[in-house]
Amino acid sequence: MATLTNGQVDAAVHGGAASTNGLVNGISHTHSPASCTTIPMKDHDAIKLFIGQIPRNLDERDLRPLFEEFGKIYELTVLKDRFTGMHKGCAFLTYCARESALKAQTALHEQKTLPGMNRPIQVKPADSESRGDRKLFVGMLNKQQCEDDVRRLFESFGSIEECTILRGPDGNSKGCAFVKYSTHAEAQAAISALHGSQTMPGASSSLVVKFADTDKERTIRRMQQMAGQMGIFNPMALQFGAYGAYAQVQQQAALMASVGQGGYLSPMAAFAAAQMQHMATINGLPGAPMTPTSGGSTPPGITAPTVTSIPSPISVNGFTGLPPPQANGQAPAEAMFTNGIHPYPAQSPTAADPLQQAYAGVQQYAAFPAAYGQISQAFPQPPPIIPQQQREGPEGCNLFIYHLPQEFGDGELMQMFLPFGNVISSKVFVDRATNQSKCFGFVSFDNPGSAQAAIQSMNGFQIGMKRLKVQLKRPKDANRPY
DNA sequence: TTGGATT
Repeated sequence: MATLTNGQVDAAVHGGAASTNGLVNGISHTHSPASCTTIPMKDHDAIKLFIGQIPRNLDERDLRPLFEEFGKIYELTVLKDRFTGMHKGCAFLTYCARESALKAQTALHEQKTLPGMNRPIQVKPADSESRGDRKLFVGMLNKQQCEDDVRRLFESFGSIEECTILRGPDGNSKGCAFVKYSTHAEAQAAISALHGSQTMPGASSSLVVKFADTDKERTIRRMQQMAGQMGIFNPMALQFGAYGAYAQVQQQAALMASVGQGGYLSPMAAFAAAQMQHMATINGLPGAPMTPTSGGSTPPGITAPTVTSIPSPISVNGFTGLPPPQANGQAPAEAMFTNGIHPYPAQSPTAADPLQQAYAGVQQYAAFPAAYGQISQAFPQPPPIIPQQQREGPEGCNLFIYHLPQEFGDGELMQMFLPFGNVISSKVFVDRATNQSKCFGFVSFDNPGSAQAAIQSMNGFQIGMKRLKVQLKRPKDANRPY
């Protein structure tokens, strides 16, 4: 039983207490820790070893002699449980010399079994050594660039062991690559020098150079993809699932949107429905912040006679989930349509008009957030919204939308297109450098009918000074040189 | 101004 407590203190006081430990009898050690006066230096290409199958009663001090015969130890750390501090039966070991690590691995790995263990000791490069902390993911390449082009770009930072362009099934570059250096330091140097350093012709933003995913991250992504295909992680599905009451409101909104004239889905009705849906989700679920663009003036042609009766605590300011900043902290009573969104040409509402129906609907459901307040108490921490993975729908179901308001994010885009069907993904393109929307994006439905309906209604839809352009997304293979 | 991508 090892009774040593603190190696440093012990050694200093007793001058080499390790020899009192029967478990390491017979192994000579050339110096006690206290005699180590020089700060160890390690090789640039030193290998961190994982040591497994260590009896839990052996601490660093007991282990050191066992490994020192292969060379000078730079660092030896027994892994302990983060919370209990309990010895986990394994350790990390780095020798000053790479060669020592290789010798130790050859001599010890599975070669002997330490007292009290049923399996032989493990001595091998730590996971962090073997995999990709020398492997880089490179994004935002020009799709014409080949392996040699990428090599030329990266060769000055170290020796490249591997260089692969990622290609689709048709052999076309996906605009990204993996580059593996012989050392982590070289990879790091390449990141420092090249990440964001330049923008390739035809690339939508500057070069991305980062460490490739670890196996763990890859596994997580795979799981997310699988879950995504089953619709589990769709944020809307989450909302429906967690807040059953939402479903009803959403359905009502969609229904209203569809009861336009003879099944025609007017932009106004669509817009109002989107508003309603949004109302069902405000004050409790995160939404991308949106700054009202026209600070409170009602656009000409839109009269809002019924809006003033909406109770003031309820924010209905368009697609934002946040009330506009107010000096007195109150949401304005005339908030609706005062944020620069001007969805429809001038039109005076009549009783039969979908516009008025929409307004009526808004009033009818304006009380909902109060009810939501109770629900939200049952869910003090709303379930995390897992970032939606981008998913294309089938052919004919994917829309390209241009002239989006700068403030629109994925969520707003989805809100805007929900009335037309089941939105399986929405994506606003963002400039990575500035995090600003590039004012275009994609929406995918699960069927072409919804996509067509959305085009019919939303193409030309005016928001602020701009009109949306809504059309089918170009198929991937369009516009190929050959 | 056409999906920010993965080994």
